[in-house]
Amino acid sequence: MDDRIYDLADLFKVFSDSTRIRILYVLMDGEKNVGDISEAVEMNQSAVSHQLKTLKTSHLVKVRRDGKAMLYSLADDHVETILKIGMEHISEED
Amino acid sequence: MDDRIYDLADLFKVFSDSTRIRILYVLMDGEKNVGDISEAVEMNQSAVSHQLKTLKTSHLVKVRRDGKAMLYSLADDHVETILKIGMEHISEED
DNA sequence: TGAACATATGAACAGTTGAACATATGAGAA
DNA sequence: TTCTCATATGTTCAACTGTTCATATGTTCA
Repeated sequence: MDDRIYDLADLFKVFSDSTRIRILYVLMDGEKNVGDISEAVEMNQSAVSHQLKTLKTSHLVKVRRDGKAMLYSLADDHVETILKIGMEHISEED
Repeated sequence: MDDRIYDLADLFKVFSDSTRIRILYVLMDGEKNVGDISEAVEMNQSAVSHQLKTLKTSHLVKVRRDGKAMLYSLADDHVETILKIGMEHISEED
C-alpha cells in the first residue's frame, strides 16, 4: 500500500504544473506534433519536449512517429476525468 | 481560463505529496484530531499541522473545534473520487 | 552522402517545497 | 490567574523542479 501512495503522489505531481495541464488540454483536441503544441502553449520546443517526456513516463500521453514528426495524444480517459473532477472541485469553492 | 489552469495546478499540487495523501486516507476513516493523525502517519505534530493547513486552504479538509482538540474531516466527495481515479490510473499501467 | 527539419537530451541556474526545530496561541482545569 | 494539553506558526535548510541554452539524435529529401 505504501508504494502505491508514492506512485499516486507522483501521478498528481505530473498534474501539478500549469504547463503540463495546458499541454493536456491542447491534446484534448486530438493528436498533435511537438511544434504545434509549442505554439499552442507558447513555450519553446525544448521546454515542451521535456514536459512531454514527463507526461509520457507517467502514461498520460502516448506518441507515434510520423516521418520527422512525433505525434502526441492523450493516453486514456483518466486524464480527462481527473482534470474534469479537479475543475469541478475548484469551481465549487466558496 | 488561464486563471483556472493555475488553480487546477495548485489543487493537484496539494495531492502531489505522499504525506498529504496519507492524511487524506486516514481521514477517509472519519473525523480525527491532529494527535491521532500524527500517530497514524508517523510524523510529528508540527509537520502534520502544516500539511493540514495546506489541505484546509485548498478545501480538501474541513475542521471544527471540540474543546482543546481540532477535529479534521474530508471536505467533500471530490477528494475520494480524485484519489480513486488516480489509483485506477496507476493500477492500469503496463 | 550531406543539408534541412523535427525532436530529444544534458547541464546549469533560480525558484519552490517539505521537514525539523523552537516558539506562540488558545482552551480547559485548578 | 496559572498550569497543562492540543494545535498553530515562523524560520531555516537541504532537496527538488521547471526553464533556458546549447547540443545531439534521428528522419527525409536531394
